[in-house]
Amino acid sequence: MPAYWLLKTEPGEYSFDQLVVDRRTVWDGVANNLALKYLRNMKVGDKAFIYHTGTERAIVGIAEIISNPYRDPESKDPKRVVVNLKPDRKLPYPVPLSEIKNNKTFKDFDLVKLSRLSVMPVKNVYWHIILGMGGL
DNA sequence: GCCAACGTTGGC
DNA sequence: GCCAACGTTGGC
Repeated sequence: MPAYWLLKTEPGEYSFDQLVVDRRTVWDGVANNLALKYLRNMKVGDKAFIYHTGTERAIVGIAEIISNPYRDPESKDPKRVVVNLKPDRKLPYPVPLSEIKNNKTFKDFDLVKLSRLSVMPVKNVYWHIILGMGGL
């Protein structure tokens, strides 16, 4: 069974739309230890929400993990790992952080509790509620 | 632009 | 190994 994740990105740096254009990308730049730990637990076939930080602050789309984690070839630090992604689909309606914060169902969601974490697991139940909120 | 919440660095 | 100082992230 695939696992579910959430990946944050500053859309001015790299957006979900850019992933759609690129067809696939290497998700690099993760330095935080907890985020790296989660990255190392990803497997081919897992799904991830793409969340835009900055002024957007919304979950905008779904990506699929298409490689297992591997050492970042661009980094000298052996702890750094990356995965390859491809776009799955865009959410018909982006799900804003404000809606997630306003819903107490999500009170234990890392997106709310650990605002600086850039890679996090998403519980099965959260995943499906967010899909519904996003129009899927 | 501010600042809370973290993470990192470096002196001791 | 502690912790003060500093840097960064990201929401507001």
